Amino acid sequence: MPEGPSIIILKDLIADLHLGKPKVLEVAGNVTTIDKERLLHQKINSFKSWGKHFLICFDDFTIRIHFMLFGTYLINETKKTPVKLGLTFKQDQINFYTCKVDLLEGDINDHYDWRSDIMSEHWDNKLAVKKLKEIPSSYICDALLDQDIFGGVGNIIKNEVLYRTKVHPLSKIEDIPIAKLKAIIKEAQHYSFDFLKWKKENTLSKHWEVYQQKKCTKDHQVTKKELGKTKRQCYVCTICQKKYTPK
DNA sequence: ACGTATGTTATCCT
DNA sequence: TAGGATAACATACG
Repeated sequence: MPEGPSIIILKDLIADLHLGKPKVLEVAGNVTTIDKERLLHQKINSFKSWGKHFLICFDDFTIRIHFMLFGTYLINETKKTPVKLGLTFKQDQINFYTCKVDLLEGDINDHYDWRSDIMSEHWDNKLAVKKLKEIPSSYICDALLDQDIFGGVGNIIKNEVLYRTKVHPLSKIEDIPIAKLKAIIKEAQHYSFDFLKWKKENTLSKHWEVYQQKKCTKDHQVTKKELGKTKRQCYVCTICQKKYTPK
């Protein structure tokens, strides 16, 4: 569920319901982080997303859903797991499970910079370059997971982007040529949209070139190891992927 | 059947 | 005190 493109899929599914600006007729769920009364009988203006966050925008506040690692949702269905937050409209119902729910006060635009959402039409390559230059000693594998820079990028995207741009995860930003850095940023956005397309087709895993692979596309051995400050799984072809080091 | 994992954060420890 | 390690969440997949 988690990475940015998966949130777009949810947003698209809700758009397909043609809800317009629906009024919340019932609020269910065992959520403890928000006051459910706040939503009852209120009108939803829009459903948005930022990175891995799904946003339900009301007049004066926004409900933020984060699915973390295990979160799921069902539209016009329920399951046995206790629902965390369930919203019922005139015709339809959306149920969220195992997720983190928060309420953001005021205008949603005051909470988010849409330029750093990898799936946004406002995504800004130059801003990403600027932010990367501010953390020169970070490893690129950590930087790609930094939600303040690459909102929506997760571990799959990270691994595939580094393989496709032929960069070793333990290259430090200051050692990567600027042209290569820009290529990584561009590919992060490009691969995220491929991810979206393939996920919709149910063929995402077929297109993995390094993530959870034993051999890369050139039939080289792929190693799997927790690398960087974030200690997330990195799948690396040490033949195809270059580790940039100080001159 | 079991081990692993698309994520983040609070808390405990050094 | 800054940082790192750990646990927690609950489910699907191979």
